[in-house]
Amino acid sequence: MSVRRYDPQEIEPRWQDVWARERTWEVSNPTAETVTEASAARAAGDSSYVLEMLPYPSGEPHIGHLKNYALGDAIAHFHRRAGRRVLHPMGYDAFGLPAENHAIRTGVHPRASTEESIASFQRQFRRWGISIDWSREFSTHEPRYYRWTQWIFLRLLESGLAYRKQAAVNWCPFDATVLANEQVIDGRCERCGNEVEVRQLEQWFLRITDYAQRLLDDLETIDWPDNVVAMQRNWIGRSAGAEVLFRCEELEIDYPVFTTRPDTLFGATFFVLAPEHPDVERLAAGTQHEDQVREYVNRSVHERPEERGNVEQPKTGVALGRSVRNPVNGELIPIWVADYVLMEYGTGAIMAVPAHDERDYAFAQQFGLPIRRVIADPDDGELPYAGDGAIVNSHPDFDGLPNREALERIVAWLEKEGKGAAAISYRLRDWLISRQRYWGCPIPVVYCERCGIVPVPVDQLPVELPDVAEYAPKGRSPLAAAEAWVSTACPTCDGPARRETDTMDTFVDSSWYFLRYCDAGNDAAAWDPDALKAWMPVTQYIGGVEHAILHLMYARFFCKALSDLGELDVQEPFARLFTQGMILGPDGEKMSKSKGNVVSPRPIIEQFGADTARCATLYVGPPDQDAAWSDRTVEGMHRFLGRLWRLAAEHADTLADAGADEAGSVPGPLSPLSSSLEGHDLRLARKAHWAIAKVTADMGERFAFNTAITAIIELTNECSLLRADVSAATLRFALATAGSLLFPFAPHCAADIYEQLTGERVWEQPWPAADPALLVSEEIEIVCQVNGRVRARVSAPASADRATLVALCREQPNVATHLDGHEVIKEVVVPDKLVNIVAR
RNA sequence: GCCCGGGUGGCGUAACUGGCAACCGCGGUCGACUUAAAAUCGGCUGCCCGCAAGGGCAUGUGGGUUCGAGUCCCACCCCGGGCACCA
Repeated sequence: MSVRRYDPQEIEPRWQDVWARERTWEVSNPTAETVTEASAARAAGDSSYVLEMLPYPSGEPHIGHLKNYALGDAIAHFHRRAGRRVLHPMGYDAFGLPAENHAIRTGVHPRASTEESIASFQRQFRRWGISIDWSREFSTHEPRYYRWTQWIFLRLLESGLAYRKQAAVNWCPFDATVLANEQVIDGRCERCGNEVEVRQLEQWFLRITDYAQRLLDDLETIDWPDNVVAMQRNWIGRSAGAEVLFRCEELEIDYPVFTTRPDTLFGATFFVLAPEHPDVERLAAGTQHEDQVREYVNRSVHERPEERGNVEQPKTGVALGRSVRNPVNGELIPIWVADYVLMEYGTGAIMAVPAHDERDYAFAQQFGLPIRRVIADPDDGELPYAGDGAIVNSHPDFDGLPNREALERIVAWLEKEGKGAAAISYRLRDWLISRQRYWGCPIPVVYCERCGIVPVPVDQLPVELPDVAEYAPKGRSPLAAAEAWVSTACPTCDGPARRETDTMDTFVDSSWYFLRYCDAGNDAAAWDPDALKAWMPVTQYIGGVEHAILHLMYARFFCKALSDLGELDVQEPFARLFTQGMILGPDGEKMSKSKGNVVSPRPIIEQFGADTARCATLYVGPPDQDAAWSDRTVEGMHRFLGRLWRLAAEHADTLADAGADEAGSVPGPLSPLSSSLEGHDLRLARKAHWAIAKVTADMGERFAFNTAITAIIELTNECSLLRADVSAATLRFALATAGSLLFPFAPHCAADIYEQLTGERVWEQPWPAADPALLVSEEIEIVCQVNGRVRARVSAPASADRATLVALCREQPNVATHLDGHEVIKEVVVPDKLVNIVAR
């Protein structure tokens, strides 16, 4: 019998062929007759939808993809082995800037380069052995898909959730397109890092702000990491307060302001408008401040957003020469224009209460404006004071009241007088989806001279993206140059019309792809509602925390909006979310080409195999934490898989030889272990059952794949140690158990091991169950402490009583030594764990 | 400034509701096999004192609670992430 070698390059393709040939991971949708059954199964948790975030195909998948899909695949396999039907699909987020920028440089059509990347991703995913239902695969750039992206847009347009408006928008001069708020990080373009400018443009928006409260409330209903929930809360930024009207009598206009502190209304000593406020010019007209105001507004509107947003800078502003009347006390207070007031938030105007607001205080100091305290500080601290306290200097009706109580009464009074009302304000803005770029989903509307904005009728979808010769954007989409495409007939009046040339933000494409997987082959509709009933919501979603706000907020919004439109019945797309940590370069830094620390999975797989690479990404540390990559980890994993595989192969050979001698066949399936085991057999069987319990808990309750793998290694080590001292049946059971537990992480290696030992296919076996009787042993090591310090260890029978344990402990020579000459005050006994003798 | 994470050997990490700090892996080292190397297998490996038995010190820092704290409480330091003139 020759010693066999663990050869992943032979093993892995062999099993991949089996899975591909037999379409092992494909699942069917319910038929009309079984749909009720399917949604019942869904509700009972008998089916499961495991999904990793849609990859953007660019070049080759990197190590972060490997970790993402290794994680998701382990979960998918675990769910399947637990007896569930599992939907685990794959697709590609194919529209986007990198392919287009590549086209600008090289002239290669983005479709060509993208499809090449997709082919490379497909090859890699197959080579990794990820258990994907390939029958549902699609890419968002295919007309067959984006036809339905356009259909969703039209549904939103119809219902008023998509609209066009002129607004100050973020413009990235490098990418030559506008960006959503979410895509601007510290005043810079999320993609290219260039500073964005503010431009006044007419653009398409989606009314996500209508859903602010529901997006906030429903965070309670989903099982997501705390930090992601916190980030979404933060982003939505709900504030409760009141809207209060301040009247400018000279112009007879009421200006509403939003405030969270109507209890401080009596302390308002001036009033501030944002420089962009539409009435600034009108208000200043004819006053002596007119020129000064115009100059200030001009300056701040053109100031870089980064500069303007700098809190450290001294505040700037100019008086307008007009005043408004404070509705609660009739005082006239001056109007100022200052850039610390933002047009985008609230009403673009504020009442300033310098005594109780840090920013107003700084401004009042800067310009010598009056400061009036209206809330008493219980600690007599300095102004500004933002805390609670009793009302002072306000009005006899309110003075002396706790401010929170006064707040409610003041709001009630405002409502009664028609001068204000309770109000909620959100930081969230509407989602700007127009992009002046080529490689995206065309927005399906035309502009008709006679009819205005006309949606393209659904039966004319898709509006296909035409080919163009020149990709470089020039402030408008390159599509504008495709004259033959742009020029069209109005669907309503048949007169001359021009197509919208902006394309959609690619986040629109990825806001509904998880719905399409449920019914990917449907060409009559985006989905059949029955198909969604069978699978949605996604049971477990897995991806990077970088999408905490963007993608995850948009997808939630889509589900709510489409539910309201009656297209589906899912309020939350992702019931459970897991955000994986990043894999950092060997230097502990974020991987980047410029740092030269990028690790590619391909050479690792070529050298060690996919199983090793997958396990290595899971073993480096807790999967939700960042971890530095190390070649050593890979080698260690490879050694482990090789060791287990060889142990199994050698043992299988032994069994085969024995079988040939005796019965001429290999042994049948595993028989349950009898309770008559003893000695090393018992010890090894216990270890196997311990490992089953450990791996099951680590996978089901938390995603501790690192400790799950540790448990399998321990079991393997025990097999190796005891292999000569146990019966063939026990060893076979232990090795097969190791293989069975390993399957979600290293499916090829595990399938091979299991087949050699049992002749069975491991993925067709139920997940093993630990025998509780084998999880407890009758002899337990008890720790003997004196004053909390370990002085000895002693073996004791399980469930021994207190007196026995104390006596046993005091017998220990080293315990006795430490007790000598001391008075015992107390004996603490933790059954089956320790005895602590407290002495003085 | 506010909100999340995190800080444990030479390194990555482990430790369930307070109960043996360091499982597992890496690295190191000694040994076996080999002409030799690789691969593989086995021993040792937190630091200090000690020939040993054993003892002391150790989970970012300082306090506290407790028979007992990596774990709980208070104050602080450092690192990473998010938000930030949001009224």
